[in-house]
Amino acid sequence: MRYSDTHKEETRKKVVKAAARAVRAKGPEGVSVAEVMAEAGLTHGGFYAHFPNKKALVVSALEEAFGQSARRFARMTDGQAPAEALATFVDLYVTPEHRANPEGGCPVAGLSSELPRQGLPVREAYERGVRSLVARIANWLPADTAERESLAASIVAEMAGTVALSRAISDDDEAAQLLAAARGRIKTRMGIVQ
Amino acid sequence: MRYSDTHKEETRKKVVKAAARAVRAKGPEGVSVAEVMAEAGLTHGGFYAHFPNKKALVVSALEEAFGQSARRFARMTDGQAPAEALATFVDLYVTPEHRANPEGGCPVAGLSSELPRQGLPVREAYERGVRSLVARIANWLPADTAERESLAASIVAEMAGTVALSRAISDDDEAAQLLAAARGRIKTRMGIVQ
DNA sequence: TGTACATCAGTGAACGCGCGTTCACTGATGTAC
DNA sequence: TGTACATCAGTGAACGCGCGTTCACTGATGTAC
Repeated sequence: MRYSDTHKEETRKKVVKAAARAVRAKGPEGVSVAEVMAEAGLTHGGFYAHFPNKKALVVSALEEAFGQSARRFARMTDGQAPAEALATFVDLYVTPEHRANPEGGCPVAGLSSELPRQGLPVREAYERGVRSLVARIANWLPADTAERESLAASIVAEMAGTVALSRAISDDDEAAQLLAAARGRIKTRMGIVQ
Repeated sequence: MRYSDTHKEETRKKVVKAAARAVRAKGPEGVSVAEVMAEAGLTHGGFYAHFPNKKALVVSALEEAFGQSARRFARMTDGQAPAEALATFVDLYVTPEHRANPEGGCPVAGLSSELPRQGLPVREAYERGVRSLVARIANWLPADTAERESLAASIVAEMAGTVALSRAISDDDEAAQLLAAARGRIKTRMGIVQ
């Protein structure tokens, strides 16, 4: 073999990482195969040595994006008590930084309206990601919380909805205010003393 | 003139109404000019007698869609006291019907993630729509509510976020449960006794 | 050690297709005389 | 009243472009002898 054993797998990972950013930045329909390949330092023709079609790339990109978020939040909340972890999560998620950085952010905040219109495999990947995010939040809520799972879903909906809405507000200061107020409200709802 | 004075304006309205549905159903990038014109009973060539380009159609479609929602909710809450109107609004918005019917629903629930990526005129039309929706909710909140406007924005974010999230859940019953639980929580937050 | 061959990730031209947009034309009806 | 002309909303062929996908080819390197 003229390349190392891991060479192809490394290339694939590079492509998936580029796709994970591009899909969040432009949506599944706004990204082109050629653009993602160029971002990974390759030409478009080689794409089909790694993926059967563009859909498959979008599926992998979504898994990568949800995985990145999960790992990042796991790192940031490592060793924290549940209530503290929840507060950390909210303080990282509902922020001007997240608003300004969809390509590195949560797919729910960045793609929620268009993903339900995608083909089945893409929708399934998205649903898996949403469920794992909701489950993570649910695990941080006190065990005796009534309707723990549905409260977690409700919190995800509010956080993602708030970030998405803040992107509709063109004024940065106004958006920042909205996000700050929402952070306070969400933490109150979760029973976290400010 | 071989057509009535109002003929052209009526045609334009037909096109805009078709576009308002199509844009919500498929997103601004998912709709084609030819498709909207066909929906209005015309061929694509005539489009440019009514609009300078596709962007302008999307702007009009958004205004129409927000207008439809506003009129519909005004009708349903006509004569109700503020608290009652708020409850009516939530009970119409956070529902399986809204989840199943994006083409006739709220643009915030259906387009929130992709509209911030559109060109300036489209974003501006969207922002105007969002602001008028938030203002309507704010007016229904008690006058002495702290941060009335930002609470209203927060409520819109949660309602739209919840409907968007429910569209990611493929199981109808599970989605309906999530929506019902969210309705309860939102009304509680707004201070409406159940 | 040196040479011929095999491998295969990646290249880039080419394809068919759908899209937004343009434009010469149509044809129903009103107006001028 | 009848006929020639003007109007203009709408038609449909054609355009250039970008996209997803295909495929014959390249060229660096490992293997066989």
